Amino acid sequence: MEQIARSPKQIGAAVRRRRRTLKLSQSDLGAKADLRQATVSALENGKPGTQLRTLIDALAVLGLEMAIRERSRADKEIEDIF
Amino acid sequence: MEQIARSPKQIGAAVRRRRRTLKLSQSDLGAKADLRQATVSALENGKPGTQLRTLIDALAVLGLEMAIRERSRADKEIEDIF
DNA sequence: ATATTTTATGCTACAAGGCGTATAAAATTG
DNA sequence: CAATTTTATACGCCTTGTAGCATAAAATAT
Repeated sequence: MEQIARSPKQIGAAVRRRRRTLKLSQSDLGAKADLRQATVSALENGKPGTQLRTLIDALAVLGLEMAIRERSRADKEIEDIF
Repeated sequence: MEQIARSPKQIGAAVRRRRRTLKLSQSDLGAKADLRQATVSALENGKPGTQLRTLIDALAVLGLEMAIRERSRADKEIEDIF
């Protein structure tokens, strides 16, 4: 499964989904990624101020990676809804 | 073209590459994304503290999107080098 | 080589992140 | 329902991001 993430909320959702698939609590993830449980919570809830470092560390622990690419044509024609 | 980005530096490189393809200066991008030229510079240079908001805003202006997915098998066997 | 454009860096000010710690609220389990 | 686990929030502290503004350094163009 691959999730397109164009907003902090979508990023957070992807992280949460994966964490749950792995049956980890926020504390578990935090321990492995060297982040507080509260920080994991903030990330998953889509706080826009979350730092790249935090995301990268969480992704690594979760066995996830990020890809950056052009938006697909169809996507370009529809404005993101915020 | 799709770039895997597992570190702030790789993220920054993807942003810079795309910006140059579009023949925009950091100031141009900054103006469109509502970011200072200095902030764009920091993002492209891989400052880990850069906020998700900053990345998201830049990607949107550049017509890029982020995808989050499992690391491919081959990738898992090789530790990232930092 | 010189002028112009672009990028990196510095200043101050303010806002916010993430830390430790702790607790309240919510969800899950028995 | 009660006990347990998980998640969201809060306080104080220190660090850091981003803002506006400005300039130095580097790269590109003439």
